[in-house]
Amino acid sequence: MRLSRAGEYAVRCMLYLSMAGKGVLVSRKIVAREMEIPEQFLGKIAQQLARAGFMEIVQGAKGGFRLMVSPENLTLLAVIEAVIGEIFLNDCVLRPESCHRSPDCKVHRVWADARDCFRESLRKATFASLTTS
Amino acid sequence: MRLSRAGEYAVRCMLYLSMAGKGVLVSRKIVAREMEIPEQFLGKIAQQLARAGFMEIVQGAKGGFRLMVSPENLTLLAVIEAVIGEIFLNDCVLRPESCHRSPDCKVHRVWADARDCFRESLRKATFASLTTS
DNA sequence: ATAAACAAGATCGTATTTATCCTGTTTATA
DNA sequence: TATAAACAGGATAAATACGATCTTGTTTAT
Ligand code: SF4
Ligand code: SF4
Repeated sequence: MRLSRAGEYAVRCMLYLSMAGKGVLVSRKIVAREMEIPEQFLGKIAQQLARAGFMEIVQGAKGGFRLMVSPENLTLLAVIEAVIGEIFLNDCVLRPESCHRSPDCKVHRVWADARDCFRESLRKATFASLTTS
Repeated sequence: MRLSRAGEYAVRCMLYLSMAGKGVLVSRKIVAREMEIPEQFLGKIAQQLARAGFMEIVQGAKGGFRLMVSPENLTLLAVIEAVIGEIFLNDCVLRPESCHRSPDCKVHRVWADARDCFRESLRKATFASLTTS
């Protein structure tokens, strides 16, 4: 039960962009080198982050990435779920019909609570708080 | 980011044994059929649960599984970590040396907090509370 | 026109997960 | 004590997920 590499890379990428500042253009190559992320792989991850509206990708010579939101409004939860999907822990939490026991299963609720508590921890962490020393 | 099948099966198995009662012998075949777990796979999972001390496996004709602890003292966290290993979410939480940024990385602490909160939710759920209607 | 830089789909290798097979051992009981 | 029920445990296989890269194409500054 662990975060994927892609999730960790996404966080690092957004950390770099947050430190550079909102709206500042940084080339993919720089982000990849500084944050030690395989550049092509970063390309894939960036597309998801861009689709989620957190960054903009600028094509062409002198292209790169640009943070589109304020670090104060960007949470760890949002970034992570943008790349690894919604955190649900157990199938039955998201799709109760996946298990015929779900109507009277008490484990169900524990998963939901654990998931909520977990997600709340990640939601409280903004990139503004993560980049200030 | 989801629990594995094995983890879910382990929970179901212990749920059944808890309902049967501490010390009561139930055959593997019955548990597998009632809880809809592939019987051979359950065999593997049971070995881990037995190694953790939660159940005893009785060989021979009329053999089976037997709950060795009181459902009040058995938590969801213990059962799950017995089969899927300790929950740590991100490598650097368990092994800070896996990332040279860890000394001054603030994301680090968020992961640790989220993990603690998550594990605490699972620790609070005992099988006694899960099996009483 | 050229070269820098990103897009996007295909692909590949590896690790993990899930499940089963097979041979052997244990044990109740007939 | 022979037999069959029942679990052990190693090997193996299939499916899936993950991490990463390749290739071709498009965009854009100069
Ligand atoms: S048994 Fe309960 S926890 Fe497990 S999948 Fe079904 S509803 Fe969910
Ligand atoms: S950058 Fe921070 S959160 Fe990511 S692996 Fe390194 S120490 Fe952990």
